[in-house]
This record gives sequence, C-alpha cells and structure tokens, in this order.
Amino acid sequence: MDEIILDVECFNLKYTLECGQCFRWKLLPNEDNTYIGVISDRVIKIRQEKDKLYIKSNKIDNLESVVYNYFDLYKNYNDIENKISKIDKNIKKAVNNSSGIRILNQDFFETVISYIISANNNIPRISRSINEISKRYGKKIIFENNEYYLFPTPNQLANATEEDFRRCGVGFRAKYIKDTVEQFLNDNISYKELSNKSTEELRNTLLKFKGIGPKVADCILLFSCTRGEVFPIDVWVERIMTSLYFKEQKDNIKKKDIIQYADNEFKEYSGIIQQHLFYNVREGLI
DNA sequence: TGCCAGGCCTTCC
DNA sequence: GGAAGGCATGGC
Repeated sequence: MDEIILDVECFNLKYTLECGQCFRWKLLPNEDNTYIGVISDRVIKIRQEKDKLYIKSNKIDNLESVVYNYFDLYKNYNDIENKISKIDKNIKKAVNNSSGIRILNQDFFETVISYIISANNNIPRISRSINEISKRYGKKIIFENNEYYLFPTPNQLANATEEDFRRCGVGFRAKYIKDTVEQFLNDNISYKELSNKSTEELRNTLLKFKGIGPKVADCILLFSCTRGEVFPIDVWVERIMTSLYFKEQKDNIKKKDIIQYADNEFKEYSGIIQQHLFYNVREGLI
C-alpha cells in the first residue's frame, strides 16, 4: 500500500481530532498516534510523528489535496496562534496548552446531520449514532481487510423513516433528521450554491431546518463552511467564558453578551479560540 | 435514583 | 420576544 508523507507546521493531529469538532475518527489501539476515519469518499489512515504526517488510503489520487483541505493545512496557523495569544492571558494559556488545533473543513451534509444529533447529547452517543447511520445507509469500503462506511448522501437516506433513524439511537432527533433529509432532496440543496451566501444569510438558511438552532448552526458554519468568525456557545463554553470574562455578573449573563464579547475581542478568530477553550475546559487544563 | 449530555421545539405569556 | 417544560437514551 502506498503511503504519502506530508510536512506540516503548527499542527497537532491528536488535538485536532479530539477537540470535539468531529465524531468518527478512531484512535487505533496498539499503534502510536494513528487514527482511522473517512474523508468524503475515502478511508484515511493517518499518523503524526513530529512535523510529518504519514497517510494511507484506499484511494490515492488527489490524496494530498484532500488531506490539505480537510485539515486546513493551506492556512498559516503559526500566524494565527501568535495573533490570538496577544489578545489576553487566558487565550495565551489555552493556546499554549493545545497548540496545533486546526479547524476542519468537513462535509456539509454530514456536519448538518451530525450536529442535529449533537443537541442535548453526549459525544460517545453522538459518535455511535453517526456510525450506525453510516453503516446502515452509506457505501461500504474495504480497507486493509476491514469494513468502513462513507456517510450517506441525502439520496441514500431518502427512504429511511423516522423509526429507522430512531433505531440508530438518535432519540427524539429522528424527526428532525427525517425532515432535514427531505428538505435537502426537495430543494436540491448543494453546498456549492450556499457557499456564496454571507455568513448571516447562511445562518438564517440553516436556522430554518428543524433541529438547528443558534448553536448547531454556528457549529455547521465553523466546521464545514469556513466561517471562522462564528463562536458556538454550548454549556462548556458558556461556563468557561462566564468564569473568565463575566465573573461579577455571572448570575444574569446571557449568550448574547458572550457572542458580543467574542465579536468585539476575538473577531475573525472567534472559531479557533472557541475550539481551544472547549478543548482546555473539557480536559481540565483551565 | 437522579442528573447530565456540544439545545431545540412548543407552548404560553 | 422571552421564559418554562419536555424531550430519547445511556452513562455515571
């Protein structure tokens, strides 16, 4: 099997895949810092040693550009981390703890469904549900004698019922998923067309789907639409932002106030800062 | 047992 | 437009 080797800078595979923005990558036991997962139409096995990535796949054509795009390797994160470290001492500390996190560019439809599932849910169960949906409806790929499944297209999910989704463990979100799949099919939604919209327009489009509220919309915008200026606020980020920046008013702080703070202070780097904060607070580092 | 999980929808004011 | 209550399910 061919393997490609890429030089990278300011990149940490572990932090990037374990900071909660994606749900399907699996750390292989008995292999050092090696992950296996799916990017668009192929299975990827990837390992990092210092500033080198070692990558294998069932599909070798365009592999380099697919990996570059997915892991956002075209961008200079040294510059970004230097800039945001100057914002304040909290950010500096967080970035120092998790240097090398990158914002992934994930598939739009998969991200929409994944984050609908994420609402009021926990990460292990989110992963199980997404894997179950892929296994039942996605294309099977054999790689190194194991079976993997692509995330299904809207067409592949066209005949799945609400009850079918419920069997994948998504609970009350089944009807939201069913509804969203129907909208994708009826309106023939393609990311290519949506990508021309402004962030505000695109958010409003997403908010029309059942099961997508402000937080889920912002995650979709950040993790699959290259909108780095959004600042998704979940319970963890709300907690840490309140304790870091709103200590005096902690009893009546609103999400609106936190978003305004991020807009003013973090600006176009809100998204990457949010990921550092999320990783740090969940790992108990700050 | 009761509470929580990367919130959102519906109902009611 | 804003505040409550309900929601599937599994882990702790």
